[in-house]
Amino acid sequence: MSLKETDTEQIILNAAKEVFFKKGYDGARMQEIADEAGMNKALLHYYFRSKDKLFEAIFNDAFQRFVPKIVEKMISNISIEEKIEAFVDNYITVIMEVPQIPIFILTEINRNPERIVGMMKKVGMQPDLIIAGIQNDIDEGKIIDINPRHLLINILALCVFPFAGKPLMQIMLFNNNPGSYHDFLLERKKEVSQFIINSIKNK
Amino acid sequence: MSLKETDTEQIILNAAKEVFFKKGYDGARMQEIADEAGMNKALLHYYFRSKDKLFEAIFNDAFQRFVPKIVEKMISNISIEEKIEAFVDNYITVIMEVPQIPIFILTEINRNPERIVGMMKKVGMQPDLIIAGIQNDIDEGKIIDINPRHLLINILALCVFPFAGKPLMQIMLFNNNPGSYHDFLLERKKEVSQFIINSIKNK
DNA sequence: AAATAGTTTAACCAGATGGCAAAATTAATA
DNA sequence: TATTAATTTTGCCATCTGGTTAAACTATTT
Repeated sequence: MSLKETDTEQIILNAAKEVFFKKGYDGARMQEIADEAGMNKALLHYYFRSKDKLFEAIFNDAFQRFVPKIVEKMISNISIEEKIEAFVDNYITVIMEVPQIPIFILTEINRNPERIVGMMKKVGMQPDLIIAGIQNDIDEGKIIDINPRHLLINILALCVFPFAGKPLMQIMLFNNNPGSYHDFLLERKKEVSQFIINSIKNK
Repeated sequence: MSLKETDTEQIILNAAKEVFFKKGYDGARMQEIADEAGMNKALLHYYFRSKDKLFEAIFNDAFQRFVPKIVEKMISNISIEEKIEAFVDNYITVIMEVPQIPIFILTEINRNPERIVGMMKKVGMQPDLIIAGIQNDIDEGKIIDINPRHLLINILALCVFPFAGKPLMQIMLFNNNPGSYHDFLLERKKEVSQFIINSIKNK
């Protein structure tokens, strides 16, 4: 494999990511991806055979980033405060690097839910472990009695929603000022974990 | 206007809603909507001129349902507990009637953010009023000191996210069992308001 | 019943879209 | 350098898509 091959491949992937993120699968056009990549449309097919295959490559990568990567911390023996803080801070940080990912994943999973099943196995996500970890903290009296699934979804909701709803929130609450919204998202790292801890810690 | 006109129009709208909700604007096909409505494709154009116009009708209606309708309660003089409970319960109830709305709105707003500006005026949504109401409760010492925008987004996130992420959550946490997930969403009416109140009430 | 207006259908079109085959160009190998 | 392999471009096609037009059909009015 020559340098050029890897190079072209990467250029295509970057262009495809940009277009797929912005327009979604159905809205994306192979021609537009080719233009974005500065090359001929047929080259896309030469490297990736079809629109589907190219999309798959983008989706897989995005999905992996979307799945929280810090299960270990969630089931370790550190304090519940540290767990929450680590999870929220890490997750918001990761998403901020590619903030279009949440809405992209949510949209495409809605369009084709079957894909997830296979995807989950590949990524090796084990929500049961997190659930069990939470239950453990409850049993040990570290936090109040709460349905672990509700708590888990609450945490995810508070982290993810501001990104999924970004265009709406930015216009509604920040006069469409991107800078303000960016700062707001940074603030949330502390704000969200504080909000959660307040709610679940035993007094 | 004959009975038939209104009737056909409504049949088209229902069919269009179904298809647009499932596939989004780009994925939806006028032919598919016509099939769903059991009529000729040209009829859609006879009644709605274009795909855009038809979509607009669907989107406007969906957007109005997506915007919380209980601002009054949020700025009234009832206790903060009652406010939160009323808001959450009402909002989750409304969305459960048409649970596809959140992902649909989030997706389409991402595809075309400009639309919101005009839309907000039509619907008459005034987030500033809610913000001010929250600030008032803070000033009166009813709840802890918190950035009202964070609190507002937290509330929305906790209500909306489980619907936006439904396909993912249902598979990840409920073995793809729709009944279980439905019950789970019902539980959230109490769970979410409790979670919020726990977090913000002064001790 | 004749005329008019409203509704529905069938047939079609121009442009776009994903994809492909073969030629042209460049790189690698002998 | 000659030959083979890899990469890129050109040109094209079958299909689909939103949209239109004119004809057919139905209900209403006179």
